[in-house]
Amino acid sequence: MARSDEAAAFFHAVYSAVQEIPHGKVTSYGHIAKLVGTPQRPRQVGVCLKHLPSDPDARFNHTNVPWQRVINAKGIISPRSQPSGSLNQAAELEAEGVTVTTGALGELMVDFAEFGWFPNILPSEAAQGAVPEDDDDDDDDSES
DNA sequence: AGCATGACGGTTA
DNA sequence: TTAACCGCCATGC
Repeated sequence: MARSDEAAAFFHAVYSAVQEIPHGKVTSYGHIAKLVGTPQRPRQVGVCLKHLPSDPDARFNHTNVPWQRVINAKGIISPRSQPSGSLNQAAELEAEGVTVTTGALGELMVDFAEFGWFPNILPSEAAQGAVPEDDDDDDDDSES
């Protein structure tokens, strides 16, 4: 099995997982990594989004994949090479009703307690590991 | 061919 | 408590 295929599968899994993020909610790279079954590679998740195709004809692209709903575990929009990108991401999130606050150093923060989306691992993953204990989840989407 | 980088996260000092 | 280090691996040079 070629690694290329595995890499492609990884990209596919990541994009699919990101699409599961509800409108107006955000999650972290690490959580996506867990969802796809590779909790040790949150970095690669970022790579996937970085290379997310803009081609509207592609199966996954900026239009059908809510890449903006993915931030780092600190609840901050990961600053990348192009500052405009992070600012754009913040704008996109606010457009969905997500409140983004700016720190003293200009870091764009999102309150996980308010907009965080951290569901349990996908059934397919749970079936393999059969986790005996379930971590507490507080997905309280009690807003209309 | 190989080396440096990076949209991260957890662990160690 | 905060700061630094390591792992992970696709992409870019």
